[in-house]
Amino acid sequence: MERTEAATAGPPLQAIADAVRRERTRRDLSLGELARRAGLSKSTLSQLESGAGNPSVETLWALAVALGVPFARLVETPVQAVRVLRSGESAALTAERAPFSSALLAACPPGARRDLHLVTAEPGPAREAHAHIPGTVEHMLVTAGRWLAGPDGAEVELGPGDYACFPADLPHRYTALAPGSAAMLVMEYT
Amino acid sequence: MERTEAATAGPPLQAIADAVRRERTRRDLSLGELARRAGLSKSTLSQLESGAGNPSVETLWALAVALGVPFARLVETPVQAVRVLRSGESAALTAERAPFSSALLAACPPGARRDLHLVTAEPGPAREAHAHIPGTVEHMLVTAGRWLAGPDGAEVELGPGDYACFPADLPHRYTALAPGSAAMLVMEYT
DNA sequence: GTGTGCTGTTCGTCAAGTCGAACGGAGCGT
DNA sequence: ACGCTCCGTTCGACTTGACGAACAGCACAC
Repeated sequence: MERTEAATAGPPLQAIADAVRRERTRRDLSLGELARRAGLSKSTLSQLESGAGNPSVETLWALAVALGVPFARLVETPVQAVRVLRSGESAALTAERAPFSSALLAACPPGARRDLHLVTAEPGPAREAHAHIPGTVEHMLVTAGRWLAGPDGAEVELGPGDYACFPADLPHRYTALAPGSAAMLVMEYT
Repeated sequence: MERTEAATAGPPLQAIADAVRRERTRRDLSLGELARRAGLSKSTLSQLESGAGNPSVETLWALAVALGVPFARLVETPVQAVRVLRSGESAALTAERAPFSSALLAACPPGARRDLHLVTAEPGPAREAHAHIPGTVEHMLVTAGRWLAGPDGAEVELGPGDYACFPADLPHRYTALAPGSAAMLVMEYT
């Protein structure tokens, strides 16, 4: 998820624009009033909300303060679907001095916790997992066997070395497709 | 949390500066190299890391992409022996309804962050890692091959499915003992 | 009708962020 | 001593964001 966000081509200026306008209208504030409270000019805020421009940190911060929302909320990108990194694909991400390579799979979001689990399963009925609390994300790195895992309707098949992460605040499931299937499961919640 | 952040007087430019430099040095990247990857000039990055300036969203975003961290991490204010769990030992820890089992490897300590890395290596010289900042702990789950890893003088040999964690605020090293060795590395720091 | 108060937009001007180049310094092989 | 490469900083020039004012549109009162 983080990687997806970080790997996005450019900063979501339109998303920021929408977020600001959404938070503003939710509070029934006029553009001018918000600009006054944030100590900005109306023109600056107008351009920002129209999606044009590239605000500075100070400008965005002032808006976050005036709106009473955490800074990060203005730069959030919508949660998206399952992300899969096949075994071997990661080499393209980073390269260090041979014979070693390391790739950052997923940086820890601020305020999040990550519990490390080891799961094993034999072929049979899927393990049905309820929806966890909002914001929960699960990371799965397969060590052995084959798995079919993911949110209901968006399961992906994973083999040894494959990595996937997906939102866990929706119903999801795990199915072992081969005997002795094992995986590391990282439960991330905020 | 939100309130505290939002109520802060001004944008923590110095905190941003420190965060960028911290994430950069954590990756052993030079200022120029990071600037190149982010598509920025060295001067811009230099001023940013010195605390002077007020970067635009595009600039900070480019840095977040190049560093592989979520955008929000750049704008926030801010030890023990080796433990090994051999493949298969974990089943004894917890048992759920067959054919499924799950074991909590390591719960996330309060305030800690965990970054997920995927490391691969071929047999050859060991990767020497410097001592990280105090409190750093590394978790390693082998997915393929064989590894010799751990703090200097206390390395352990690990095979597929094996898990180990050890303090990383001391010099430590990783050596691949078999071709195509791979592992998930969880960097935990506070 | 005209006046007032608000909405959000689009101008020109100025300040500030960003860039490229040149700088001094450290490390290393010759 | 050199030459070379990389480090990170400082300089001037260019680009761009932020400001203030004037703008059109709308609603309501008189």
